[in-house]
Amino acid sequence: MARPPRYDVSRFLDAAVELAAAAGPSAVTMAAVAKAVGAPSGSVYHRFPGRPALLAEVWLRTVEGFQEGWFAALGSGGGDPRAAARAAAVHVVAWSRTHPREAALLLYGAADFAEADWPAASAGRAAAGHRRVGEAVAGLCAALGAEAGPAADRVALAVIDMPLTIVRRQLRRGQELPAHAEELAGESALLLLGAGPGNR
Amino acid sequence: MARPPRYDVSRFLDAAVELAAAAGPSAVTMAAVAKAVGAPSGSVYHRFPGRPALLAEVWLRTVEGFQEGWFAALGSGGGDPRAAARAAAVHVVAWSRTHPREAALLLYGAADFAEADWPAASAGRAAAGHRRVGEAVAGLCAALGAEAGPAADRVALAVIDMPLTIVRRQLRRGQELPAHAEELAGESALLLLGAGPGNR
DNA sequence: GGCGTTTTAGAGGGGCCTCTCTCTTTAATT
DNA sequence: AATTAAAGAGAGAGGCCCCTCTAAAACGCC
Repeated sequence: MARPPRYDVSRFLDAAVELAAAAGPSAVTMAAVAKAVGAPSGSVYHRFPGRPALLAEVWLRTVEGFQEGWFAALGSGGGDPRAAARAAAVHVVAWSRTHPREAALLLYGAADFAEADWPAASAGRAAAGHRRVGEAVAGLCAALGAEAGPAADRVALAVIDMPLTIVRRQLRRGQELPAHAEELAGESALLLLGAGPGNR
Repeated sequence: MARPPRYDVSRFLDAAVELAAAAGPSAVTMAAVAKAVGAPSGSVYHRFPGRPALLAEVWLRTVEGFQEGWFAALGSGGGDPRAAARAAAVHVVAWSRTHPREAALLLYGAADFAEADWPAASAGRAAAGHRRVGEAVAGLCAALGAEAGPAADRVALAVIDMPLTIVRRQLRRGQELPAHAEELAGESALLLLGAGPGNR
């Protein structure tokens, strides 16, 4: 019925990830992606209505791929919220180890991927993911017995931001992560959460 | 002997900081800086030989301004390395509170400011600053009695990266920092350093 | 085989940015 | 007052990028 696509959509996104990891989101230009894939620029515009849509897709695919495993890790504690938090923190590092280029993207923010110009559908996906993470953090927060106020900051810090910080320097430079990074992330998460149940 | 400058160099750098904080380093173009100051583009090139030199100066002035107070805080412990570490971590947050736009720059890396294209003098300044920080961390490390190997990572995490992470989200969005951010940074630093003297 | 649909293919306009170049202005020195 | 050096001022070339537009190619179906 129709000509089969010569280039898969994921090939464009993969190339975009590589460009962004190597030289930042601003290096992800329509021309650069097309060149990296070996396709004419028209083919890029056939799949993405514009640069903001491409950037949104790159960001969302990466973030959602990351969150998938992160939610699984958070639910793997067997009822113990401490164990779940530790698993989530460790997962951040482990995923970064196996997906170094995509993890390098997470070190930027959605704002660096032209979030303000995203199409509505992409903005909705981002909001949904953000909401899911917020709910998970709140749930963990409640399971730990802390009041939901200032402690939510600390919980998010322990299971997301802190592990990312541990791997930040290496990811930025494209270096291998140290062997004990997972352990450090898990241990630090427990430290941050364990300093007192009603911490402030 | 000569015509006095109408625009101070710092005005160009201030404008560049504002642009970078608002829309990322890629928004710092020669044309944008000139327009923000109200000067013709030629005046920008009178002061900076090119865009990489301008970006280098923006980055280095910001980083060195930050480090100045950070070194002071680190030396203020009165001999107690724990207190010094806490003061350094608190300083990161406090400085971010008083310099939100410049702190937003630190969340990026030198690589995002075209570090690869910097003139030699700028690269040297960056290396010197980096070395000073490394020595300070190593000294703190020794004072804490830990072996210099993997613990250096953890010390750097406690007194630099972790505090920056605490303020990251708010700085990115231009929001006010929460009132207890300094406390959280200091407390977290002590937690990270206090889990055991020969930690691994 | 002709047809319709999807995709490839790439040329080209318009815009922004970097950088160069020339000319003018300004003020201290002679 | 003439000179000189620094700086202002802005036009314009060249390049890259975003995006549009037209034409051709490849496949399944009637």
